[in-house]
Amino acid sequence: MEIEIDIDDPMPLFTQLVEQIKRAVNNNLIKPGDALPSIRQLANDLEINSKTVAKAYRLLERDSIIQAKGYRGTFVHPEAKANCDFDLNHWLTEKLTEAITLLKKSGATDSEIRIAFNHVMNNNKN
Amino acid sequence: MEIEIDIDDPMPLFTQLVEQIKRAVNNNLIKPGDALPSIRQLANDLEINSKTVAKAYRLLERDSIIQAKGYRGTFVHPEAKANCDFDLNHWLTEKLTEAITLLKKSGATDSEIRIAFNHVMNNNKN
DNA sequence: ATATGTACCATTATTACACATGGTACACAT
DNA sequence: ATGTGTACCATGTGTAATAATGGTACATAT
Repeated sequence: MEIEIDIDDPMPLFTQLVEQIKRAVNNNLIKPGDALPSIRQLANDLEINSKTVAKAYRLLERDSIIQAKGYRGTFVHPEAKANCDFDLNHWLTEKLTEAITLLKKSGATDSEIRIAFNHVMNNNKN
Repeated sequence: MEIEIDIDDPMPLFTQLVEQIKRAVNNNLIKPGDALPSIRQLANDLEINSKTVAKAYRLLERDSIIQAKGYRGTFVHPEAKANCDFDLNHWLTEKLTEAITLLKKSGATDSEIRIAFNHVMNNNKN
């Protein structure tokens, strides 16, 4: 599995990582049970910060593409390929489009919608 | 009708204007059909920019609290008092809370929700 | 000892937006 | 001419969030 990072790419580094690992799963370059390089190892190879790699791994694990097994390392999730089909961001966009379309029909300004949105996001913080 | 603006108040100037005019309607200080000071006039009295006053008037007209009649000036809307009861911002907050609660249940990060939100808001721009 | 994932603390640069400001101009009717 | 609402152009300032960086520390098991 070869991973390449393009610093000039406007896409965030952690997103590039997520995308490439997902692609590798889809193309059978890595299969369920295969071990992934450790966070520090991969960060060292790509010459980027380990926190950036950790962020990508965290997202991939949440989506059940990979599985972190503590000190034993990280592995491809048994149902990784099936879970790759579900694009959370696409789903988020769909749901938000529905909601925002409704709000705009009421005559709400973009500013008002943004402000109300930020208000909700900030108040639900523990 | 007396309107006062507090520059030290963190609340935006145009919001202060909207709130005070709504309050004046609710307290019967101004009644349907009454004329409001012109945008330039009020801006001059309060020593603020006319665009700020225009923004407040625009929002009030959208919510049918006032009615702009072109060269004749601006007047209190016939059903101003009833329309004061409906708080658009409160309604926006409710709807967005529903939507965001659903998204968070899916495990989406605050960052991901914000990014998807901005994506939707920017794509609907003409 | 070494290496694993993970959880905190923090700073920096960039980006985007809200807010308010100023100027200019138009169509309209008194 | 004057004043009405309205629509563009534009700028500056402050705030807030993302993205990425760095350091430190912990429990785990080899």
